[in-house]
Amino acid sequence: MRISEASAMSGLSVDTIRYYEKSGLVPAIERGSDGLRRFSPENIEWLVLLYWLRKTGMPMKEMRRFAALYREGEDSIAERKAVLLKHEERLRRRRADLDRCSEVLAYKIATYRKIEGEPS
Amino acid sequence: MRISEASAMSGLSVDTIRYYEKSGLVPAIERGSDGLRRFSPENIEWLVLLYWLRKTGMPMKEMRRFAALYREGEDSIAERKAVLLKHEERLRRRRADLDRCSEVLAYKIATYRKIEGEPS
DNA sequence: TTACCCGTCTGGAGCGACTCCAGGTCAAGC
DNA sequence: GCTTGACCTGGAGTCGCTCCAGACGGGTAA
Repeated sequence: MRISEASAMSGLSVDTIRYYEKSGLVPAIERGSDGLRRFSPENIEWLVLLYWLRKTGMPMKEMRRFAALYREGEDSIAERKAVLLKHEERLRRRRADLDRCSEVLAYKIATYRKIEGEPS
Repeated sequence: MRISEASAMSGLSVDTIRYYEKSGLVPAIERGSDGLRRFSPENIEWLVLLYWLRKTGMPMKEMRRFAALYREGEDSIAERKAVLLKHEERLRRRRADLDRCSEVLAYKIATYRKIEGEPS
């Protein structure tokens, strides 16, 4: 599978995939005899995971660490699990932020409605 | 109130507040005779709102537009409300992303637990 | 009174995470 | 054989901060 399809499947842009490879987040993709990248199903699965981690706020630095563990193989399973558990904690905090922001918005919007209801 | 206190109250860093002023997100803060910024309670309320909008993913460009409307006064209430309603929609999408990511993590973590349960 | 902090100021450099672009290669279709 | 389109690389540009150097001014302490 080539890079445009990998992009469509993972949600990452073509540029981002190349950038992630350069940055060591993706374990060097194989090349065909034409010099083009060929993505395996495991590559895709990995990209999808990166997509979600990144989209929900995991910093690149932590993703690089996670990628390094992945390259180490099964010995690093416990540490990888720890990274994901930590990210779950981050998701909880983000949900709390969204909820708090919703409250702030609800208050502001209510204020606006009041002003509209009683125009000066 | 001076900038460090404004920072403590709003959650924005001192640098970020100055940056927001430079970028036109904050309606030029008054200065004391010493040349230092003096923040009014309304300034603080505004910064708090910016803090939450930014923290939950509103782009600067949209915040600049929102700030411009704010400077126009009461005539822009309807448009400002529209901006906030649009942001509520963004919050919903972000919650959906967090939920989807939680699913992906749960699946991955379960896989890891299985591998740990049956070490090679 | 002089010395030294402290918090503030400005302008500008640096950074993380992309995003876009110029210029080049190659395979396939007309 | 020529164009088109997907891909390649290296590097510049962008957004949203963050940090830093160098200067100023007020308050305390020796």
